[in-house]
Amino acid sequence: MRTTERGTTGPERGQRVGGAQLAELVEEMRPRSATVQDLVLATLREAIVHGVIVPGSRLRQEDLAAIFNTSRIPVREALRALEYEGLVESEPHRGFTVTSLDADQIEEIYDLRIVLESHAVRLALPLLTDVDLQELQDIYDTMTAETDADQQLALRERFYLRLYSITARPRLVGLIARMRQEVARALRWQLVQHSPAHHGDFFEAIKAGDADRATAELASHYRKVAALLRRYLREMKQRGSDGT
Amino acid sequence: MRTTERGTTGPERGQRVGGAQLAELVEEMRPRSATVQDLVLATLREAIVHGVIVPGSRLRQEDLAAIFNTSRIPVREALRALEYEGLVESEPHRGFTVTSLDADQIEEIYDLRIVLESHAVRLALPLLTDVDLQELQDIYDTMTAETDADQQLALRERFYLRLYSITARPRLVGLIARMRQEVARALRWQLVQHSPAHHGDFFEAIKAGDADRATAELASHYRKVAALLRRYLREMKQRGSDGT
DNA sequence: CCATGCTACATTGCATACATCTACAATGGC
DNA sequence: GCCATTGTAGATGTATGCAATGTAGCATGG
Repeated sequence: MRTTERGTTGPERGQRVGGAQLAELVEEMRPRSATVQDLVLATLREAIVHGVIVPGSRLRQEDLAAIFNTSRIPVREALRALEYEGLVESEPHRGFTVTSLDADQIEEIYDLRIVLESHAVRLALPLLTDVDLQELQDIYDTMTAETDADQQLALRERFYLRLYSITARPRLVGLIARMRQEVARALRWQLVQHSPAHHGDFFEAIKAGDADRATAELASHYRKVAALLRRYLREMKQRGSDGT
Repeated sequence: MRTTERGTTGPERGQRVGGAQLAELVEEMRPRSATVQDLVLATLREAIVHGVIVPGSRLRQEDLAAIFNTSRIPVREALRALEYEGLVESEPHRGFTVTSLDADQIEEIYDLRIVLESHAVRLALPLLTDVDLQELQDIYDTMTAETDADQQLALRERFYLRLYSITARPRLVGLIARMRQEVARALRWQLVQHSPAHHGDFFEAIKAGDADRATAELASHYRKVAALLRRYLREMKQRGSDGT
């Protein structure tokens, strides 16, 4: 018997996933999914990014199949997809686990984000139309007015991805989206509202058409956030609680 | 071996895949694969990159299962993995097809390669040890001595990925590898030995520790190759033969 | 003659069942 | 008492069969 449940269900390192909060998510994603594995994929992605499933969790196919009320086949494929997104990892015959982020990976991801997003900014700026700017402004205004931290973060993603999409480069935008998604988990630990001022400065530079200032702003901000996250990670590690 | 032709099998746009040349590949990959889907994945990847399966081909699960002498399940998962690598695409209930590269995508990929690989060069240079340099030199020498075009291309890949690996950044190296793989198909059309001089100049800059010169060399070379490929694509398109 | 709806087929998506592998623990030898 | 070995349980990997969906062809009506 391995059934770890009962009493000790604290978010521990090798825990099984509980269907508690997952069940809600499933119903929320259902209408948007064409096929079952899409549902599983979307739900698990959301659950991991939002921290409903903690890093280190073993994802057993049969458990998940039970939660989603389906068989293991769609689950397997969804897990495989998540593996390629970097949210889970697997070894043959040993199954899947949710990946953890250590300081080195935070460093690498933010470094990549600076490179990729700066590039996207430089490509997007000359292509920006007035209509684009108005749309960005709308999103930005909605974001600053929003009080719920989660909603705000979602709007921030929409703002930046919208901007980058103007480049009309699907691969570039896709890579950026993946990197942002990977660290989104970490961002929820704390400092969700780290420095609202930054985004304002960045947007001002964009509106002024000043690529140098925009990318400089972006880089310095990301370096700050990465440093914060690294320090947070170090603290967690010392406490032995080994967070994501 | 490379055996490209076969009189009758005109590589047509929506063709089914023939097990003819695939069979060889399968046996070649078998020893290295732990599980069946690894075998399918590795073989199909090799086949697509080497042009054994032409772009636009429909990849029917049952056909592939027959070729690999297995069931559709491992095939499905391998195809899903290839989709995330960008080599095939799929729509629900409609199946998988090998992706094609048009001029815009060539442009985007080479642009990304310049950004990512330049970044990698700048990160790697300060970390280069004498041992690293010796290893690179060995690969380089083997490469220049090699006469077979396919082997030469493989060694080139090894040389560059080796260099980039020194950065100790798995995501960065992975992205670069993916981008290189995507265009590897195109490179085999022609100009496999486009400009051997470039790699020599690049390596000299590396050995001199001159990051600016190395990245400049790299960028100018990639822009040239991208332009060549785009022109080639345009010609193919005019002929209606619509290559990759 | 062309457009439209229907029927039959081909192919994918999913479920169930079997085979294989890994991990763990009890047992025996040293 | 400690270590290697082997047996067993649990989980993953694969095979087969059924259901759902998309596509092609033909008949029918305008």
